[in-house]
Amino acid sequence: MIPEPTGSPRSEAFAKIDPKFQMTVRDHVHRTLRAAILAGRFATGEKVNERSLAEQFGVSTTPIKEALRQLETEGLVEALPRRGVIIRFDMGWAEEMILARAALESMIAHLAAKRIGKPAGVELTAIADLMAKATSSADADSLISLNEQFHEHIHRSSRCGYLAKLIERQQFYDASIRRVIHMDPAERQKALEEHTAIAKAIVTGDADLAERQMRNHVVRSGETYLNIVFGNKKDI
Amino acid sequence: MIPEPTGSPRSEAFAKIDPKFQMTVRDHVHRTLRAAILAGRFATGEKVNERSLAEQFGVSTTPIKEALRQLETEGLVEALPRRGVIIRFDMGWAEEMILARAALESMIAHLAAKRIGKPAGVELTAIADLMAKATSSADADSLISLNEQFHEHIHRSSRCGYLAKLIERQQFYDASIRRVIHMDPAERQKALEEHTAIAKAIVTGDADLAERQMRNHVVRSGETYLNIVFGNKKDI
DNA sequence: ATCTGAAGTCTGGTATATCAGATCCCACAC
DNA sequence: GTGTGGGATCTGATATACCAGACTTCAGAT
Repeated sequence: MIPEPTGSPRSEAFAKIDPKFQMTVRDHVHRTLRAAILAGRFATGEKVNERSLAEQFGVSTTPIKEALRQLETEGLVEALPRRGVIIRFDMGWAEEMILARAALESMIAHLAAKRIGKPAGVELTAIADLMAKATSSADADSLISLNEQFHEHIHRSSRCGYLAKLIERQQFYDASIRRVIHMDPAERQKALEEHTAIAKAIVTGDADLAERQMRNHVVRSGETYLNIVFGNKKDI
Repeated sequence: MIPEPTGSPRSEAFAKIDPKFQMTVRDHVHRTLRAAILAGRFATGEKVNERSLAEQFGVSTTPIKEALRQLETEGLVEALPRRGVIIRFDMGWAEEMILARAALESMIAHLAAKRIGKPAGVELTAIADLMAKATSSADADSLISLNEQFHEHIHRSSRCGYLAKLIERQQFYDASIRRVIHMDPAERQKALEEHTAIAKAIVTGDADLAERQMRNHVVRSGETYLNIVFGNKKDI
């Protein structure tokens, strides 16, 4: 699992830490605020005060400002010059994030179907098989992890770094919500069928089919999440 | 064109300035750097130095940092904590930006076809008609402006604020490149046909058709841009 | 009572200072 | 020659200071 430098005799070598994993204050603030916004802990339109945030986090305003700039670019807050920043997230916004993710994931699935190699295809099928097992044994934790691996693997197979990054930013639910989803056996089964079909389409190189199925999967499961997070309603 | 407050007797009233139009140093830096990166004035992987940028712009590092944070979230630079930021833009990245835009614009076209009202549909048709006129008279400036209005109008008709914002960030060519494109009569004609077909599909409410046509339009015209900006090559 | 505008306050934008991780260089040991 | 490590230096991360635009309040004028 952990990559190991070659030729380190006698003693175990330690894996190099990815610089990206180092935590800075601004990243912490960014992640924390992002999670809070997506969890609905702010009302849309609500003003946030830089100094007050700085005080709450116990830091200066500099990293706060940087985090807010990131959230602004993500579209979760709006900055009015010299006036302040206001939260921009509600059910409509969440719906659109799902649509964006559907559009992008389906595009990436299309490319993955065209570009995936033989060994990666075997791996993807293997992940789908593990999902089948975890589904029948109702292993929610494994399902959450496998789900992540599944989409991850498709992203890698598509060889699209930019698109993969973009998709990450369209995620608004976390592991705890996923766990709730996987409680429902019908939902588990439905998701399994979709994942299996997507894997098959990608591995057999049917790009258009993979694209359609991925889109439907993301939209459908997204609606399930929406209902849980915001109560119910329907449109799209 | 300019909205006018009601009931201002005797003298012309001035439209309120949208606070978003106010320029701050960080916005200026952000836009300038973004344009420079997208114009290929940095090599991908190149390191940029905050102090040096601050000096070049004649400002302090604070707005520079904020602008870099925005670019980071846009995916145009990568920040390695405590090490600096490096440029991340090359032809592959540009291709993916086009694909992202294609995915998102087609999604928004789909929604616009479902949600557009009668009057907005008439307007869209009118824009398409103006495009036909501008095409036959080879009026490049009008075409550029109309093209903008066309997509703008579709965005509004879809009633998707988030998606529209997201799409804006996938734009990597500017008016000057567009002008080059519109020099070519064949390209002009092709674009007109596509725009006309998209408008028709949206106005008649054929969401799936609108989606397909928009996607093809964005990918095809994107490839034209790519060839101009990066020389030629093909894949996708 | 309503409107106007001057003064005070709040708060974001920018500049500057300081701290600490990362990198580079070179002397010194093997 | 190779490599190890101490220290100088560079530079990003954070804290702090200061400025100016925006909002609030309220006295005075009409």
